[in-house]
Amino acid sequence: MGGTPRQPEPRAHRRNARGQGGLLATEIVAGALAIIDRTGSDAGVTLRSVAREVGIAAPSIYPDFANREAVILAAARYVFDDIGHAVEGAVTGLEDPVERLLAGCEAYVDYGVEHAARYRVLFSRELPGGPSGPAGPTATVGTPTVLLDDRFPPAGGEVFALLVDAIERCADAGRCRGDDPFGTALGVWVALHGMVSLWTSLGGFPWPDQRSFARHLVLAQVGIAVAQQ
Amino acid sequence: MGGTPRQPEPRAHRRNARGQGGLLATEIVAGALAIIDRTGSDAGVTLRSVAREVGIAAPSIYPDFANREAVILAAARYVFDDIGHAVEGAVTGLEDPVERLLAGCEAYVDYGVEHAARYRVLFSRELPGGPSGPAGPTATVGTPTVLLDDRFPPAGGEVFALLVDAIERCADAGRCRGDDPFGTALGVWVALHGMVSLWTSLGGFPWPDQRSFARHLVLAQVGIAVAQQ
DNA sequence: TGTACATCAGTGAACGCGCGTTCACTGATGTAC
DNA sequence: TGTACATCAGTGAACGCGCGTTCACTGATGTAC
Repeated sequence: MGGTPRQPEPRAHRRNARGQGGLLATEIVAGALAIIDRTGSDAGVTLRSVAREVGIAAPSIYPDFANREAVILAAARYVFDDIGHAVEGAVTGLEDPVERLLAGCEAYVDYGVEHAARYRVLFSRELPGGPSGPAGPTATVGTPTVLLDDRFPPAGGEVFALLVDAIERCADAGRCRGDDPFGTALGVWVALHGMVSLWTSLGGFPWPDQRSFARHLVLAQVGIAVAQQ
Repeated sequence: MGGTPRQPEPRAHRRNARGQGGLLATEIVAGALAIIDRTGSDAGVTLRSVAREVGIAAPSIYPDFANREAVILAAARYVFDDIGHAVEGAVTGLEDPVERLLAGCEAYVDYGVEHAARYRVLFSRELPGGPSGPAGPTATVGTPTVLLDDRFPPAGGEVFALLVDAIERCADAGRCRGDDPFGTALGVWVALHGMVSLWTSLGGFPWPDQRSFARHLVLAQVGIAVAQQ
């Protein structure tokens, strides 16, 4: 809320050691995320605002990122990974497959609601690919190699794979149908995503309890796969 | 500096008749929507770009709208109304309550997928209120009276009311449970919204058939209400 | 009837600002000889 | 060993641009007298 100081920021950034220049890419993404968190959207993420956040001069971004969009894409990529880690963390150690599925889904919703601005950025633009979408040369421009590798897993692919896996475990245990885990996972993902998106867009809405509503959505989507046929 | 300076756009706008100055508000909203449709987001909606689109001078926007955000909010309001009309049109004349429900939901999804950019704008920011959220003085600033009335129905309220009504009709006909039509409608809306949002964000995804997937989502959400209890 | 005036719808020029991007540059550090 | 040089990490000034916003203004049209 405190406005931008009119005088140029004192440089907060300490020069990275020789050979470690790429570390700046990580700090740039972190700066972009900080701005998104603070302002609630990516509208305020500019090369200059990110540079101020990190404590560097704006042109220093260019060796790592081709432009503003590349910075935001890298931030989105980071958030996808972050969600994946949150879901994996919530799921590890759980034996019962249905509990595992529900815990993972709750963690997904928790992340989205808690980091509403970050989450919204993920789906505010056309993303390259998708869980099974085409990767390839069009995927990214100027992505920092410190965060991304060359094959560029399509956006959200890992998280979705976790979901498919959880549903397959349920099917293997005879707890739900197993003929179309991909389709079932799609229904679950769509419902959970819709919940997070509406939840954080309509603040004044009389929402029910977050956890039980998320469980309801998941069970409904998995249930129809059981009931149908 | 011998180059020809950028010529101002020729004014395309014909002066409105005396007493009809408010008509410009409608044209301004239409201009904003045209930019959203053409560019795929509201990032390019500026007072100057809208003025160019309409064929007026930028300061002419001020009598009708306080600022850029007010223009975009009015556009969002228009889109909510537009969706409502599309759903109503798809539903009128249908007698069977389940067919009615499904037709309305399909129309909602159709609109969202077909007008992806407009739809995305609706949920890219915190919206005032919601179906039952608080209306009131904070609702809007500088909204054109030609489009909005004073009581400012909260965003999406009418569309959601249509959905609740359709579910109540199903319940009245004994086609689904009737103890919590609001909660059931919430599940359906969340799922459909998630579908539209992901559908249009992940272009490369191997999506199933749009119509049948939408039906699956609706039936799953209504079905769990039937199965549970 | 004419005419002066008020009102309305909208304009054009100007302002200061933050932006992306370019360019030549600095200063530290590793390395070849 | 010293030293010249290459490389690396990043800077600072400058550019042209579109932006929101303000201000005084224009010209058409309705209206009172």
